[in-house]
Amino acid sequence: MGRAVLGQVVIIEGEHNARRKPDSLARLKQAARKLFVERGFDATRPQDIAREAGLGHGTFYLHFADKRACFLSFVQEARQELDEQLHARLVPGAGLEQRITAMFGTIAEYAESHPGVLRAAMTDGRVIDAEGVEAKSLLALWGDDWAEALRGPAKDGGYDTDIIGQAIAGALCQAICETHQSGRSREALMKNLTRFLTRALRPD
Amino acid sequence: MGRAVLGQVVIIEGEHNARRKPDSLARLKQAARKLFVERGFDATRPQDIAREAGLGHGTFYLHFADKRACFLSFVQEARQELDEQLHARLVPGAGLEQRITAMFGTIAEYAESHPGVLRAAMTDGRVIDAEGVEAKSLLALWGDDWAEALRGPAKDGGYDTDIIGQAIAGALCQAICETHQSGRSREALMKNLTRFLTRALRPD
Amino acid sequence: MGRAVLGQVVIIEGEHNARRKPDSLARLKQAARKLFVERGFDATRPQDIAREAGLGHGTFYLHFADKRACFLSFVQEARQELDEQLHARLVPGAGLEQRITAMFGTIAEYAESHPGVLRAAMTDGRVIDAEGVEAKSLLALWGDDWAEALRGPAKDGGYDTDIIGQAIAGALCQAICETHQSGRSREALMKNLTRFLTRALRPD
Amino acid sequence: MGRAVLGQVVIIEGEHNARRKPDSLARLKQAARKLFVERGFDATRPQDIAREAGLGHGTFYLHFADKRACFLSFVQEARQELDEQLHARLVPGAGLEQRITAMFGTIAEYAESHPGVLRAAMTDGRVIDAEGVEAKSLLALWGDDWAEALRGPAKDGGYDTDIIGQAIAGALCQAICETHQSGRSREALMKNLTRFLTRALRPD
DNA sequence: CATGAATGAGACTTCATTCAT
DNA sequence: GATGAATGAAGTCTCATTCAT
Repeated sequence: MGRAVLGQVVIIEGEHNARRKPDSLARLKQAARKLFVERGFDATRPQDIAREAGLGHGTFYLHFADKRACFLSFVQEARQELDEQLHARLVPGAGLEQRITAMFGTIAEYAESHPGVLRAAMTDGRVIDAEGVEAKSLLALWGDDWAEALRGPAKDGGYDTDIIGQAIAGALCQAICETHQSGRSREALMKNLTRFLTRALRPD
Repeated sequence: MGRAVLGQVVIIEGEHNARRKPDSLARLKQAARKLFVERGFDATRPQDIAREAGLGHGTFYLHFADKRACFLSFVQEARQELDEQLHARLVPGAGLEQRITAMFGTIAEYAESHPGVLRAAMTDGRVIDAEGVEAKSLLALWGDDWAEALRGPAKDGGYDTDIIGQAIAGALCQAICETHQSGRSREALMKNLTRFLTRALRPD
Repeated sequence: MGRAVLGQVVIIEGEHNARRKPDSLARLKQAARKLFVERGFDATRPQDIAREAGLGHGTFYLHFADKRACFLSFVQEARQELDEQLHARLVPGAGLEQRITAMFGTIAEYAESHPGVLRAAMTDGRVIDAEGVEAKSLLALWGDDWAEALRGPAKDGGYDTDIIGQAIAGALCQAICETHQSGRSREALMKNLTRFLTRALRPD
Repeated sequence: MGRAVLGQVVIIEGEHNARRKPDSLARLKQAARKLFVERGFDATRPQDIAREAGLGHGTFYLHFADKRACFLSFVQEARQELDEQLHARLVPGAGLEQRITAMFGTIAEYAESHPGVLRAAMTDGRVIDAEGVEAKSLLALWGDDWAEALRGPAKDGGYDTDIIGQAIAGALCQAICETHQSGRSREALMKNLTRFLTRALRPD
């Protein structure tokens, strides 16, 4: 036929087409996490995320309204992951020291397996404020968690739990992040911090 | 003729020396601090700083090589201010609790009189890395200070001072910054943190 | 169900292949040439080139790393065009006068059909130096070509061919460019220059 | 004395004060020439010229209306210098070869003692066009001079002197400028060019 | 005359986002 | 859904020029 000259016949495999990208969203999220962690919010372009994911840049906007939404998604996911790990390890009737040890283990583990995520998620929080969402940084939210944890079961040691909750969150975040960079072992980290917190929180 | 006079006596006033604008650099620094604190590094344009200082945008570049240099200057100045206040209050022969109390008072005071400066100076540190300068964030440097302080006089309580130094810095920064926003009194803040740290650091 | 179909036949039109804009690079190059010729390197802004090409300014940077790269591309293209025309006309076994005549014809023709390109490409060469590329101006390179041409077949008339090569290139460029502006005919130009060179180069 | 605290007594030498700047214009011109030659028009800032001259930048505008005026002054001065040297050497009744030799010697001498001036003055001519002044480049004007020289005394060899005048100017400029850079001796340069032109211009 | 701090138009370039295919 | 060429607002920084001293 005449169109044999001008046209080509291409057979597209069913698999190829129907299921080749089962997960472009997932790949974008993973790429976003990697880059936000490595470079921070401002130095990461949607285009970079898409390329890292092996997708065209336009695809980014099929899955996220904009760059901020993508970052928010990253932060929330990180928070949720951590929360889940924390709750999974929570032993209801435990004493204070045990609770602290458990939380630590979880957090340190997380920090180790996702290096930099904590810091990234925590420090860039301000970016999101524009729309009124996420006014509190992830770190502050986490401080609230600690405050809550302190209020509950054990005596609160006479502390204002809001203040001490933030202090603990700050202490952990900073110690974990910096320690990770300086190559100290997780065991040393945990031993020191556990001891530190245990002493600080036990009743006189 | 007049020009036959070969020598002239000129009295230069001590004050003197033509100064059209008393302090454009000082005004820029002040404006920069205000905006970096309010908006962070990325959301502050050199132009905004200049306008805030009541100057043309070109003037900015008369005093700073670029935006990063301006931020660096801001951070260093904040750090130096705090350092000076800390050293002024340092009582050599004091016990641990007294030392902690003194450091706290100073820091809390500083945080109160310069709201947001601490956080701003601390979180945006990464920005500067490009040229290899300021690889450590201000917060990390401050953690090193605490580590040093712990090593010295008192027993270090069996801690790895590097780890605990970072923890303390993180605790203070986070507690102070968040507390400031939530409207808690400085007294409560100080009382709680002092107690917290004192307990954590005292020997068993 | 429909999706059970594993193979699809897709006819791709010969023309096809999604081409929103047939040739934005080509249009940019053409626009750049026009403006560099009319205004020179410094007076031409990337934005102007893009507008001349009917494109947004961002598009410019899709095709050139920066303004200098664009200029370099223009110069190289002009040089290549001329080279190709020169080589196409080269008659291997010809005598000196014939060779000169052939080169002239080509150059004069080129200068006439691309008015100003020669001069522009030649005089702004310095701009590019920054990166060490293109240290020699186009005119100087062309002088080298002439030197080479003189060395080969005919006697070199006892000349230092490097010097005389540059002299010829300069003579042609200047005569052609100025003559073009003063409205003299190409025939007159060619007749005069050929005679001039032929006399200068023939053996005593 | 009391005023020793607040004041300083400075003795300004008569020479220092009265005649120290006999010539800020001259110094500016010299500095401008140096920088225009080294960097070209666009890469030279009035500020640079003033600093090179050891003067404040404001002083520049006491002597030149703007940067273009300064460049124009440079070009005109260079041209005039060369003209003067040419006329000083001109021997009225000489034959063609002698005339050529004389002009060359002058030009080559000038180029050697003012390296780069020729090229700079010639290539940046376009800059000035804006006001309608100096539409012709210095090189073209010089080509006119040669045309004039050819028309007069000797036979013009049947040439269109306008064309050949430009060609000679271009040949000389290019050969001199490039040769200077490649470290060839002035003698070789002169010998070659004189021979070249003499042959080209002698009658058959 | 001389100065240099100050100015702001405008240059170059980036990047979040759109949209025709 | 997927793509990537195209866009232009906006950012950083330069530089010719002015003017109070």
